[in-house]
Amino acid sequence: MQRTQFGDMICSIARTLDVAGEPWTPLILRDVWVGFNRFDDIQRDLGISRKVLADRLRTLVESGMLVRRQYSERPPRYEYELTEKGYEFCTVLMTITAWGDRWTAGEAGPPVLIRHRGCGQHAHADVRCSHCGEPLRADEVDVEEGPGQRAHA
Amino acid sequence: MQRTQFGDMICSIARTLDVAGEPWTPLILRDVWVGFNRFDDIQRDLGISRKVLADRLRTLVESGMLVRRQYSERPPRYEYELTEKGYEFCTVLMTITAWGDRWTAGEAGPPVLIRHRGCGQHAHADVRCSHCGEPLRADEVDVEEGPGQRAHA
DNA sequence: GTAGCGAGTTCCCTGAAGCAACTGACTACG
DNA sequence: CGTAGTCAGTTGCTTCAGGGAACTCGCTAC
Repeated sequence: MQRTQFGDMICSIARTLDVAGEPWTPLILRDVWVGFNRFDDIQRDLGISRKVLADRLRTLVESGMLVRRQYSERPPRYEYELTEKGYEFCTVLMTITAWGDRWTAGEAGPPVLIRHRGCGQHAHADVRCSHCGEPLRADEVDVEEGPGQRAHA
Repeated sequence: MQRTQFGDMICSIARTLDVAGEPWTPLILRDVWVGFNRFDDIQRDLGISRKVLADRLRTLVESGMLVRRQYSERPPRYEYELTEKGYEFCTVLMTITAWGDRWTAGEAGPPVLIRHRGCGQHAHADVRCSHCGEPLRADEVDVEEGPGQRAHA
């Protein structure tokens, strides 16, 4: 994304943007998630420059979001898969999708639907308080200093 | 973020990135959320270039994430506040925070803690299936074509 | 009348993104 | 055998957005 490196900030949002916030990166992860695992597939789907795609895939592998797996020896061919870290990031993508469906989709409705295999129904991401289970609204929380902050003070 | 405009893609993630995915934008929204409402406060907190900050604030107001409110008439002074749309986006920021706390915070622990006023406890964002309430994992969902896709086909 | 603040704007410079063409290892077709 | 095609990138050129610092404008305080 950025000239300024966000990774050094004492902020989990900034540090997350450092590994997944560069331009195109969230869309690349989405593509790998939904089954575009190969270079040319992703390139064609997104219309991204090949140079930038090669760059992003490299840093995503370096930061442990993806693994590069050889699926053919002759000729050597590679594909990309989500790691556990990458899969968990996709829950963020699902909340982004839920927000986008609500605020940007308009009359036409959501471009994609998510079906939860657990219950078999169409669903969207619902963000809740990990303690009481009620919906978590940004205007109903207080932000306090945590241990990771003090360690640096 | 980007040369390429994501807003035209038929994808809620891309459309969300179009309004909130440019470099610095998520951090600016976080700042406004936690109480940095004024230009110089945000600029000092983030160390962002004043030009880019002015730019981002303008587009955030245009896209309805923030409102620019005059809090002094003489001299004219303004501050920024989240709209409903902007507040709801902060739930995305909370899931990003939860992911970053888990995968990037390391030994020191999370830089900030979130206290849910509803139950009074420290909490993090928990993403669940809107239908059955179970945790929503990216590897346990199927992605299907939605109405917004077909409308464009 | 000088200093200072808040909210920006203007300027120049560098570096990242876009685009197109090229490479290299191989397979398939006629 | 020669040509075309696939896949996974790399290279080179150009342009435009971000970084940084200085400047502006309206006003207040000393």
